[in-house]
Amino acid sequence: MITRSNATIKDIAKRLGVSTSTVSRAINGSQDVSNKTKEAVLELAAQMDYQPNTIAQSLKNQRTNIIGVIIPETVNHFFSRAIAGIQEVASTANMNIMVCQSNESQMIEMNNVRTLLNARVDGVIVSVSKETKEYGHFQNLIERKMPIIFFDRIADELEASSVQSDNYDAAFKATKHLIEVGCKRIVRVSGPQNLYNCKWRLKGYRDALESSGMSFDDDMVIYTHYHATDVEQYTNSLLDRYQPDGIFAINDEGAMKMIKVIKSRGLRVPEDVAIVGINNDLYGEYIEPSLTSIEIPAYDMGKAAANMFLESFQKEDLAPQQRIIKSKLIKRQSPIESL
Amino acid sequence: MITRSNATIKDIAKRLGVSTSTVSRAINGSQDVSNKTKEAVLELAAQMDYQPNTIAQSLKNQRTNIIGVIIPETVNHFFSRAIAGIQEVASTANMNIMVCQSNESQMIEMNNVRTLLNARVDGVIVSVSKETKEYGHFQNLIERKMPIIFFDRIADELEASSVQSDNYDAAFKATKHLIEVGCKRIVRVSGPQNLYNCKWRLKGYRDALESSGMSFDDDMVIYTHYHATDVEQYTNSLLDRYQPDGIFAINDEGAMKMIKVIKSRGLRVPEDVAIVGINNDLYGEYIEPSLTSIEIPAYDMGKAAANMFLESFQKEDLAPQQRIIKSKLIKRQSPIESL
DNA sequence: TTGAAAGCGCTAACAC
DNA sequence: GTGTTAGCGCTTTCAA
Repeated sequence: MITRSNATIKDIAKRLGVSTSTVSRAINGSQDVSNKTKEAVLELAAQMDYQPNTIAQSLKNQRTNIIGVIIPETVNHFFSRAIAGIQEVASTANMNIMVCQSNESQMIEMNNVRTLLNARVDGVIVSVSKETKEYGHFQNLIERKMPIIFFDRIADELEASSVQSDNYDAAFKATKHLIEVGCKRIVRVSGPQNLYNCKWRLKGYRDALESSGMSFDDDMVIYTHYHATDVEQYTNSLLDRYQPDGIFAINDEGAMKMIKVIKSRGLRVPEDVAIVGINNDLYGEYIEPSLTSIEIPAYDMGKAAANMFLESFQKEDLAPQQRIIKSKLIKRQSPIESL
Repeated sequence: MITRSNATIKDIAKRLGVSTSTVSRAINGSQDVSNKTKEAVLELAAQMDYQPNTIAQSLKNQRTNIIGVIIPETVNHFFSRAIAGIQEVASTANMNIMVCQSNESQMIEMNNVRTLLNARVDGVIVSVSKETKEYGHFQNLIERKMPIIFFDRIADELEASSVQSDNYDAAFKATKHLIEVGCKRIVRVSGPQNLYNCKWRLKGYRDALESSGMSFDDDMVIYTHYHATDVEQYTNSLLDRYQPDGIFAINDEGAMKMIKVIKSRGLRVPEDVAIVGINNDLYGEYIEPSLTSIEIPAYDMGKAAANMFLESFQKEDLAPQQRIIKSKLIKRQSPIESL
């Protein structure tokens, strides 16, 4: 074992000739300690650089002040920003967070739950993996009355609190933008329909078309995965088949890859084909043409989820709540805007 | 308090009519338990879904199996990849990580240390904040004999283990590349010289120039901050003053911003001005022209740091080690490569 | 206002 | 092989 000097309550008690309970009370600001002893304890504690052992406190109090967080991957701007938001709120409540990533795997996600349970976290904030089809591991947490908040990737069949972005509205607005800018043949590149977000975005796209007197054509929808490696292939194929003049891409990364392919075929962006992405990634601003995109408020979603957590942690048996955070269409690609 | 059923060793002991120590031994695979009782315990444990209380274990064993990690910011591809690497190695050793971010602030960093100390982590892996000038908080950890590993942003005045990338070599190679490609007037955009990385990269740049018979001119070096908001200003000013035909940018983000400014002045990239970035960010590949960049092996650096940690955690009083991970120059911008 | 004592869940030295 | 006991550092009830 490694030597590490750490003053304990006992050390202080001994040096002051009082009992450990008195020291504990003094440190925790209890009323029934004389001012004199309180001062003495506090002074010595400061002098000895006493730090309460949170492990011992956790064991005693049956609460760790740790919020477990499960996300698909840290290496993703959206999720890392969300974590920053969670962190921010957690720290104001003197809580820490413990982050696990599922790598988009249901099995790892199940292990994550186990890990957090073993660490005795006070509750969890989760964004569900893409691969997850079965929610037993989360149901288990709910049955244990452990506070659980879903964000962005929610488990819609469970009775639990959640924070989402306004997928439908955002998709509606993005599609409307393409229409306003003059696009007649708008392709949607969508993710799998078992994902809640994708489903609602598709609805938004569809309704935007129809509300503008354009007809929805399922052939104009490409169903793919998020981290598609086949962007080049499907871009070429959709260009060949549908001659779109507008594309509502799956996300910014997809959009940028598509732009590259489109340009390589001698088409101009956005004059010949206009594109809207999702996420408002850092670099959308710097590329040429700059990319119009939907900014999903990851940070605010993280904060909202953490606040919701805090609330349901304090009040027992609170009914599940749903919260929707508004996203924002960032219009760029100036050549088109000037139309 | 929230109801949460969790079987304990005591519950198992009671149901089996044995003592808790026997159960503990059985579960921990001790030799001196009869096979019969061992089996019985294990079976009941599984049936009751017994999970050891890690808090209690930590308190008893004086070790938490948690590695503290302090990084400047999670919302940064480099660091989030490094965390992934640390995580990967940690999990093979059944350890967890607890991540704090300093937001590039020395004060927050000092709080981070305190937080991790309070959480009784078994040691820390650190990438120092840019703002940190004073290393007392880390020195404190070293004095407590707590394993501490620095990576990327190291504290070179402390006697501690560290993992770095080959800053000097990478800068040398990058500059050489610009020279080989025909650049005669190469500007270096550098960070503050109190940062170890920046210092060595500048050396590499300098030596590359001089080894090619070109002279180093400090006027051709722009000293700036990382997240410079003044890229437009300094790019314009350096373009006016030095008419460079090559730029070794501070990082990819800076490079992309510069490209935008350069193009807006009617200059071509890379024909008129060639650029090399650092980091090999995701989008360097998609922009036009694609960006040549140095790929810093964040993931491997994280793994190396975690392995180093594990080693120094196991062997007490191990002498500090230094490890350098090779980076890689990713050549893109094909127009120039064909010169 | 203070102290004694029990206990959170676990491990380990010691005894049998 | 198994049980008893003590203790990790803290909080809290109860009694004084």
